[in-house]
Amino acid sequence: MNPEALRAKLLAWYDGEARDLAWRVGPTDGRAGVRQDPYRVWLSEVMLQQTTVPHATPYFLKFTARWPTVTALANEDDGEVMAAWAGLGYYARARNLLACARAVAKDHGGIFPDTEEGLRGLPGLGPYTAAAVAAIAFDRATNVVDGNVERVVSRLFAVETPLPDAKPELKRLAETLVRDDRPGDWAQALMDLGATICKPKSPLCDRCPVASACAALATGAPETYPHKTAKAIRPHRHGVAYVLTQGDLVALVRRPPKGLLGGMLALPTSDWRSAPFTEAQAQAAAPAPADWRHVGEVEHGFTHFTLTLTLLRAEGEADGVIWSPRRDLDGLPSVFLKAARAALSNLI
DNA sequence: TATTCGTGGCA
DNA sequence: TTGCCAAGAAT
Repeated sequence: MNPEALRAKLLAWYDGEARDLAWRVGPTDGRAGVRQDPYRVWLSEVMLQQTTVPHATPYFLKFTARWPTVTALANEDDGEVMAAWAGLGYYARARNLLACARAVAKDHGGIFPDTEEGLRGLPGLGPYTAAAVAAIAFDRATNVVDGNVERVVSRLFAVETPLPDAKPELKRLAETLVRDDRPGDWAQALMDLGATICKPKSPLCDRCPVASACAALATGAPETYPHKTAKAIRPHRHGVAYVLTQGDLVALVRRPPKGLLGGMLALPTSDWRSAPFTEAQAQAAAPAPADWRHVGEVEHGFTHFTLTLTLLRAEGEADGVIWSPRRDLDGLPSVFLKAARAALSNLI
């Protein structure tokens, strides 16, 4: 199948089967003058980085209701935005989100740059997001390559090189399918196909509009594409989290601005290391002298390690902490929300 | 170039 | 239960 026929089939499929997403106007980009709001496109794309649609959707609705424009977001306090992002993960995205909003407000008069190159210069907009916003919001014929596109293209062309080595090759192949016609729809059609039909595990090839053009399907084992190199095992780390209360108030700290969970509110913790903590070590690392009681453990999986947090609880005073009511704990990253709930529950 | 950076759902 | 995985970017 030639590229033009493939494009026609996939775009026709998208016209009828496009997903109804909170941030999506519809399969009308670049046609009939319908243009999506760059702010909403940008916000959704950042939230969707390594994040599923069901997880991102309520956050997108919350953010757009509270901050309808990029200027409104730019004028908000850091802590409010970080708390609103809590639970969505990859918190550098939230820091870059604010930095980007403020750059747009200050350096661009509140208007997003309308080219891939211009967008690429903003914080948090890498190769994928800059290309996606340029295509979807500004009708630019960019090469939008995410994990979906890599999978779809690797199957269409039966690319044998394993990821991540195959990335440059996949990007070149994707480029051969980009045209000036409906670039935003094309990008989203590829991603929708990857998300709903050309899925990682059990692709629904019998429903695929371009199955007849798929070299991987012709091999008889389309699900084995893209090939991948073996992953390293995830190490295990141990730490102690301290739940210090004064009645309804819980002692929190603001984590350093960079690194893991950077800039987020958190429970005070020990350092996290490979060796478990002895009772004495856990007591010694406490943020304040108190009658610390061992109240349990919680497990939490991060991207590149798993963590066992020993939970110590006490009632008492401490310096340099942020006293926060229990009802505000939803502004914490999930690992600390999980730990605080476990320590404060009556089930332990 | 290789690592670092979350979370929740699912097979 | 465990590993895999989702619209990647920054360093």
